[in-house]
Amino acid sequence: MNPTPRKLEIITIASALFKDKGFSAVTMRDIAKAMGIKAASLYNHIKNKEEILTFIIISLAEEFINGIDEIKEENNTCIDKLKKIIALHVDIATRNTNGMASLNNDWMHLKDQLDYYLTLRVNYEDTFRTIINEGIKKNEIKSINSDIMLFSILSTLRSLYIWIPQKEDMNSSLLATNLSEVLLKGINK
Amino acid sequence: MNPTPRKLEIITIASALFKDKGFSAVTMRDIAKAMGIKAASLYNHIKNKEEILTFIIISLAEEFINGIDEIKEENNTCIDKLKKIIALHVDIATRNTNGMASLNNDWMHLKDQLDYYLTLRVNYEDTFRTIINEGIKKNEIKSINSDIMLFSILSTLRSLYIWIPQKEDMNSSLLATNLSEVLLKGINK
DNA sequence: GTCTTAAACTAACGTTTGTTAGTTTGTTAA
DNA sequence: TTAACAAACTAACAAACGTTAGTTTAAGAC
Repeated sequence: MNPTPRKLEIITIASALFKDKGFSAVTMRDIAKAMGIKAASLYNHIKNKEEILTFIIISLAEEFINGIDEIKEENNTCIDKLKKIIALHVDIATRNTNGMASLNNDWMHLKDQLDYYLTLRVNYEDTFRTIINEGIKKNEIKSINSDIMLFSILSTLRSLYIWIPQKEDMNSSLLATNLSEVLLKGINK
Repeated sequence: MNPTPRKLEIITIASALFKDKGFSAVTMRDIAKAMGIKAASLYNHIKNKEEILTFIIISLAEEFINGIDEIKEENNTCIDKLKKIIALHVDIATRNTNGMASLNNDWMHLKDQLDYYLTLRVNYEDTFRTIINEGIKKNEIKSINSDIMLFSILSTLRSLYIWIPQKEDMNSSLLATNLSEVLLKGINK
């Protein structure tokens, strides 16, 4: 961890390739070519292919867990907490669109850190669900199956990385506002 | 197309493997082992690895385009059309959970039929967007950016394949009803 | 009993894969 | 001028890849 600048370049370029074709379909020679060097040279900077994926995924997962842990502690309504979670996703997905693809699609190719990743994910979802359940208890949120609400919101947020590049005109805070409106209040008039 | 029973077995088993590890990480030997035969024997039934993926994806994509084309022609409110689209996704995702993973994650590995797939997808999204826009015009749907509404609903529907296996207790029609409630009317009380 | 056919097999192919070892190059510090 | 170091290189590796060719096996039809 705490990568050198050159290592970070490799990770950044690899992220872009992983986004387009997935981790398994991208070869070390692909990454090297995109860097303008030979495949063997990559190993001056990284341990192996797995390390690249691990860095991309774990650092993002930790960003999310840190973000939601902060939000849950705030003295706020549950609806406002949800709005902050939405903004958190928009923010991270905007800053690291490519990495989000690996987080969503390539986590199963982790080895050493797979269990750690899964723990982070379970914790994240549990915290999210708890906030929804509190909202139901406090009568801020409808009393529907909270798993369905969690699923619905989280699916949308996890797909942001696909849509953000197509909507470059829309700035982050406007996107977060509009998304909150749709996700929390629905589309029906 | 119109596969023999044995070919369909291969496709079904391959779908399950593709769901877990993605198309690129699954080898012909993996598929063969899951079938209880040798890799070379697969070629008595299929042309190559690509044909398996193509069948999985194209048949699903055609199911979706046929479904939405029927819904759009019906004499119905736009909200009811959206409810039918939600039920369509729940139905297909329930019947072919594994295939949906490839449709979502492995379409970029298509070769011969990639352009055809992309056409189907664009057509599907266009029809979906048109229904939303009509709903706005007829004052059934809020006047928010229709792309955001499309994105939000479609992301959730496309992720159904992940959640359905975790919620085996919930039957399809109940899931569709609850999902319609959340997606159309929101969660805020 | 022979013929046909479906579906498996063994063996091998040429490529591509991730990775290692050892070497060269260019820059900076002493 | 030389020593040290980062970062590239060439060459090669064993393993795994998708796929082909030719062969065996078992069942049903004539």
